Amino acid sequence: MQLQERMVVVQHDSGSKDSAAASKSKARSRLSVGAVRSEETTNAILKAAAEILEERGYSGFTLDAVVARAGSSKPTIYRWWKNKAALIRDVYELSGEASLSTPDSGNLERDLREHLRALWNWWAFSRSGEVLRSFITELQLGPDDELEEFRSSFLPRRQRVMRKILQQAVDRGDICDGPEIEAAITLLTGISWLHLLTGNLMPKDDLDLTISLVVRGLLNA
Amino acid sequence: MQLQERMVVVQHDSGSKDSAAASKSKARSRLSVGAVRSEETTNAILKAAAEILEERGYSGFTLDAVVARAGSSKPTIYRWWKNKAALIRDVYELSGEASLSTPDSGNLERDLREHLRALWNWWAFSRSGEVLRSFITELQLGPDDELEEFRSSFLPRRQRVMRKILQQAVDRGDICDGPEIEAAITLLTGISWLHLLTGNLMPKDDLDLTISLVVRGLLNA
Amino acid sequence: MQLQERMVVVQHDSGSKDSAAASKSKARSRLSVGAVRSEETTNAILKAAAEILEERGYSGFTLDAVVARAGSSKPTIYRWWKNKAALIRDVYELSGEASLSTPDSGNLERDLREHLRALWNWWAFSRSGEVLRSFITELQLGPDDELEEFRSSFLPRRQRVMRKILQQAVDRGDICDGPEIEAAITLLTGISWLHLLTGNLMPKDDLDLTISLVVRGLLNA
Amino acid sequence: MQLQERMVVVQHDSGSKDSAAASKSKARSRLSVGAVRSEETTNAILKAAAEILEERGYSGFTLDAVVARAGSSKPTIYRWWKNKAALIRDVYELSGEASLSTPDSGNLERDLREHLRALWNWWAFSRSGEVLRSFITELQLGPDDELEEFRSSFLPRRQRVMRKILQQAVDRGDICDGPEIEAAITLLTGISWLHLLTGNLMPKDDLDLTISLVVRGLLNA
DNA sequence: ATGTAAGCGAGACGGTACGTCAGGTCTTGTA
DNA sequence: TACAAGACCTGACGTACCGTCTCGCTTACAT
Repeated sequence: MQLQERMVVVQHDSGSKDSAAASKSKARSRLSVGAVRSEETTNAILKAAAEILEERGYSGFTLDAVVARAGSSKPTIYRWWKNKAALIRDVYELSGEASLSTPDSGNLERDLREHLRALWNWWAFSRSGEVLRSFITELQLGPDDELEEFRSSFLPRRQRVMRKILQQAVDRGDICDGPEIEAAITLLTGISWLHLLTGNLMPKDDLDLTISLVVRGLLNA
Repeated sequence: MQLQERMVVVQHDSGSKDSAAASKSKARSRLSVGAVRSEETTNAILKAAAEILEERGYSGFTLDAVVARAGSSKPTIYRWWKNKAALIRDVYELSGEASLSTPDSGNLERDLREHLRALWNWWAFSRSGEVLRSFITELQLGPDDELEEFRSSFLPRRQRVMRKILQQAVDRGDICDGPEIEAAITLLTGISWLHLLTGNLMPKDDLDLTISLVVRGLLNA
Repeated sequence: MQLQERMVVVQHDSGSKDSAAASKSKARSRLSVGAVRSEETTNAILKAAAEILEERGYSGFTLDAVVARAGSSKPTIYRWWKNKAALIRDVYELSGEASLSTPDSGNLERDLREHLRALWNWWAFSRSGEVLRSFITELQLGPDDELEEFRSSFLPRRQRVMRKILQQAVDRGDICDGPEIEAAITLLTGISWLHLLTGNLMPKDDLDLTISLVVRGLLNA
Repeated sequence: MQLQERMVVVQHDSGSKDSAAASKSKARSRLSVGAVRSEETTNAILKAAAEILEERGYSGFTLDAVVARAGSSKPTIYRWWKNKAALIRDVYELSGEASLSTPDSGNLERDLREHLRALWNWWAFSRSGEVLRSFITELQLGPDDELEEFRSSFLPRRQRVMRKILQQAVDRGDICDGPEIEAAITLLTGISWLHLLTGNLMPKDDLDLTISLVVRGLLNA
């Protein structure tokens, strides 16, 4: 997770310095460590950001609002996040952590169905879909290299459960391993986005049909 | 098409004024019927908007910039379009009109492949993908009922070619008619969006594979 | 006066365009004049600025406060004034308009005494001294070319009454004309500033003595 | 000198504590006196502050910049100076210490002329005028009681040379002692400020004239 | 010789204001 | 009455600097 990674890095730096100092106690380049990032503040900001995003959606998401609710300040936000997108990203990362379990019923189609249902429900009811929507929207405004990183790092992490489900099917011998796996994941991710971005997370039309179409495609590979 | 429908109305208005003026200017109950929508202005605005969207992308797309390039004015824009999103929408509609032909090779998979390739290329090279991206992004900021209309009216129009291709396959008896058709269309639309929005229109990984996966799913329905 | 000068300029521009259009009706560079500066808004801003400056002094003078009280907006302020200093300057210019009469008792010393007393009292009681203090302070933050303009244009205007008083004495034959006149004006301006900036506008020590010292210097030129 | 006075005070505090501690070590409020103010740090801060003021002027004078250049820290500054103004003040006090000699040519006018020329040149060339300007500016932002102290303590010290020059003239019997002395000093201080604050330290117009005007006023008292 | 209080550098933090930018509405005058 | 010009309010943005705070290291006196 993004935030924790960063905090780990901070702690690691401190640690390495200390040990270096202890092991040699020479060439002390730093006499003082300075104040340290306040975890409390960070959490307050993330919490406030999440709440506002969920309550008011992307268009009501304002740094001033975050600052006001968190009792923090804009410079502090900009010290730790390089822009709004980065903050929204961390909010989404965190909101996903309590996330979804991996179903394992022995049946690929049923597992995928259950997962997608759960995902879409989670998006709809926890309103964390709003957060992801916001993140995607924000990304469109930034430079293209952020998209790059998004594709290579964020997306795969998000697709972990789906990938696991498919791997289970491979392990059972239900489907063959191969690049079709990734194709299916991309397809299902794409359709999820489409519904998310068009505000159609609780569609009347049949999600099941779509899934079985994809599964059939996999089975006959 | 949205814009042309409106223009027809405009032209009709012009016509009635002209004829009234021609009929000898008698029984002058009105001294003037007033000016009429200027087609020239409308086109200048749309052209300027398209150019700016393509040159600078969504984040550089500003009404002031449009106005400056079109030599027009903001009130005029707001007289004819209810907001930025509506203008962008029309820009996209127009940019699509020169659009894609429907392949008909007698082979579903080949047709779909060719269509999607053409579509993504068109998005990438004509930069009209930038326009659609912008439109989608803009939609996220507006109220939900615009999304509703988008789903029911805009999207189906966009999927026309794909639907035609699939209908050809049905007509040939290659696949059965049924709800799977729509499911497939949605899947392919979703994956197209995913690549569009993540700036990955010229992907290295295999689009063909994805298409054949979907087609296999259809064939074995 | 600054503000009115600008408005005159605006009107003058309009006029010249009109006449040019009327005289030739060709090479029409503008088809429309566009909206015109709102005098109401301008006055509201100046009034609000004056009040805030007087009530809270320079350190409490905030553009946000001005905007809030005037019911206006920051962009509007920056459209017409290039920075805070310019706004404060206009406030001071205006506050001075209701200004001081020129005493003419036939006695130079008495006239100067009366004028300086009136000036310092006006500064102290109308709190427009606060405004001038603010202006001077603000000037210290800006570039040096603003100081240049201040010396050549603002200051002389401010010294008008003093100059008139001395001219009267010259006309009466009490003192000789010559560069000493300007020297005296500068001396009296300097001492006024000194008292203003050190918060000593109602000094216990004798202002009269200072004035008679200067006057004696003039008489024996 | 301000800074040294404070250091004396600090040492005095230590001293009184010391003696208290020595006197029976009862009522032990402190077990140790702890570390002591680092003169090195103090000097580094003052030096850095002076350099920055001279190089970038008041508007470029930032505590962060001072801290960075001095290799010190803001808390240290605030431990020893109650605010920016106090620091600037000390910088000016120090910069003046290498200051001006008192001319004594036997001629009042010539002495004053020489002194003011030297003073303005010193302001202009050593850029310590920049420092005084900054101090005055800073004072305008603070509470009025600082102005009070400024008038009663800072200003008189600054006027020492002028006062000495005038005293010499009194001693020679050239002018009478009396309140006119102070009036003249104030006049010359005021005009110096005026030129300093309007960026006109090397004026083309005649400073000599002004001085002789004042001197004439004194002579004919 | 050691323990304790203070000095100190580093730097995070809340706060306040700045000056800018874009969206969408309103006003004025021209054609 | 449509239009251009453009002024206007709204509201958010990202930045700068202030003065305070917390952290952990170092220093120097007092026992």
